[in-house]
Amino acid sequence: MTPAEGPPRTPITIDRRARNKADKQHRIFVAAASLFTGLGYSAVTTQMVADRADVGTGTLFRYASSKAELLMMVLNEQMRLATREGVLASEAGDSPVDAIMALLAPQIHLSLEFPENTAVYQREILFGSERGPYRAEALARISELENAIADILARFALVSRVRSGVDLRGAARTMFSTLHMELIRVSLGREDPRALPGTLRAHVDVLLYGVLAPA
Amino acid sequence: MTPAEGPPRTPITIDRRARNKADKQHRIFVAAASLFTGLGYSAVTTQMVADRADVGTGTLFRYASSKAELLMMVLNEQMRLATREGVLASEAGDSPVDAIMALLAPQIHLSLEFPENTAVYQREILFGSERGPYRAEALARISELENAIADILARFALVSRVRSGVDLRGAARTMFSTLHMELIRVSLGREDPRALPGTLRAHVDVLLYGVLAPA
DNA sequence: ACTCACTTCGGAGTCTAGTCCGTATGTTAG
DNA sequence: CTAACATACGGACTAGACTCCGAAGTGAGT
Repeated sequence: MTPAEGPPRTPITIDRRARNKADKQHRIFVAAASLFTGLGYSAVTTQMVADRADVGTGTLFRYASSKAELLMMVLNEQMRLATREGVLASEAGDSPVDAIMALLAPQIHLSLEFPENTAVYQREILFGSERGPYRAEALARISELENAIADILARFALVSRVRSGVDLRGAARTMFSTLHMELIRVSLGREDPRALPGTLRAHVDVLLYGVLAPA
Repeated sequence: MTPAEGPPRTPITIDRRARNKADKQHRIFVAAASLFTGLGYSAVTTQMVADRADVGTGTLFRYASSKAELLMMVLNEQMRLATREGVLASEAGDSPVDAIMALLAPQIHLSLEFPENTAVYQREILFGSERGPYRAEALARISELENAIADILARFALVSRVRSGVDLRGAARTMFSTLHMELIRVSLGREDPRALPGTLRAHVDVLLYGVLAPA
C-alpha cells in the first residue's frame, strides 16, 4: 500500500481478460486441429469443436466466423511451414523445373496426407467470401508462393534471357495458375500423384519455352 | 370404337407415368431457372423452388440430388449455348489470341451477367462431389472447351510449327488451366473485366512463345 | 372391376451451421 | 468496497438443405 509505487496489487490478475481470451483461443485451436486432422472436415461438427474446447457454440463463433475459418486457422500453420520449407528448398534447385518442384513438394505432401482438408482449404481460398483474418492469411500464403515463382523465374532469367515484351510478374501469375490447378487436382484425388512430376515438368517446360518453335 | 384397330382405348393415357414425370421435371426446371436468374443462388431456397414448381420438397430432391445440382441443371443450358457459340466464333479468328478470345467471349458474358450463379457453377465443377447427371454434363462442357483450345492450337500449329517434344493435348490443358482460372476470377469479381482482353492476351502469348528467349 | 406389386409423392422430421440476447465476468471510477 | 460500465460468454433458437416413410397413384394380370 505504499502510495507512490505503481500498481500495488493485482499485478498478476491484471489483464485477466486478455489471458482468458488467449487461453480460449488456444483451446479452440487445439480442439479444431485434433478433430480436423483426425476425422476430416465434413465429419467434424462445430458442436464437437466447441465441446472439446469447452466453450459454448456462441463463443466458438466469436473466435472464428465460420467452420471454414476454423479450418483455415488450423491449416494456415501447416501451410506456413510447408511454404517456408518449399521456398528454402527451391533456392537450391539448379533448373527452373527442379526449383519449382522443390517449391511445391511440401504442398503436395500435405495434399496427399489430408486430401479432404486441403481441398476445402483450396476451395475457400478461391471461392470463400469471408472477410476473416484466417482467410486473409491463407491468401497471403498463396501470394508468397506466387512470389516465389516470380523469384525463380527472375533467377533463371539471368542465365537465359527473358524474351522481350514479357512481364515477369505476369508470367509468374500465368505459371502459378496452372500449378495451382494441379495442386487442386491432387487434393481432389483426380490425379495420380505419381504422374505429378512428369505433368508439372511438362507444364513448366511449355511455360518457359512456349508451345511454338521460334519462326 | 372399331374393334380390330390397335389399342382401342387409353391410347392417350398410356405412359402416363412417364408423362407425369416429364411434366414435373419441366415445372421444376422452369421454377429453378426463373428463381435462380431472378434472385441469385443464395437468395433462393429449395422450398421456394418446390413451391413454385408445385411439388413437395421430397419430390424436388428426387429430380435433383442437391441444390447445386439444381443450379447446374439450369446453367448447363446456358453454357451449352455459350460454348457452341464460342466454338463457332473461334473458327473465324485468324490469330491464336483472337480465336481464344472469341471462344471465351460468351462465357465471359455469362459470368458478368450472373456472377453469383456462375461462381457457384465453377465451384461445383471443381470441388463438387456429386455423382449426379447435371454435374457430369457440366464437366462435359468444360472438356468441350479444353478440346476447342486443343483444336485452336492444332490449327495454328500448321502455320508456325510446334516445338519438338511438346504434347499438344497437354499444352492445351496447361493453357486451359490458366484461362479457367481467369474465368473464375471474373465470376468472383476479383478482376476488372475491362482488363481481361489484355490479361488473356498476355497469358496466351506466354503460353505460345514461352517466357524465355531461345538460347 | 378388382387386386396386387411396384413406383412415385410429399410433408413432417432431422441435422447442423450460425445468430441472438440475457447473463456472467472482468475493469474502472468514486 | 460498491456501483456502473464494458466486454465476453453460451445455450436456446432459427434457417435451410436434405431424408424418411406412410400415402397415393399406376399399370398388369385375371
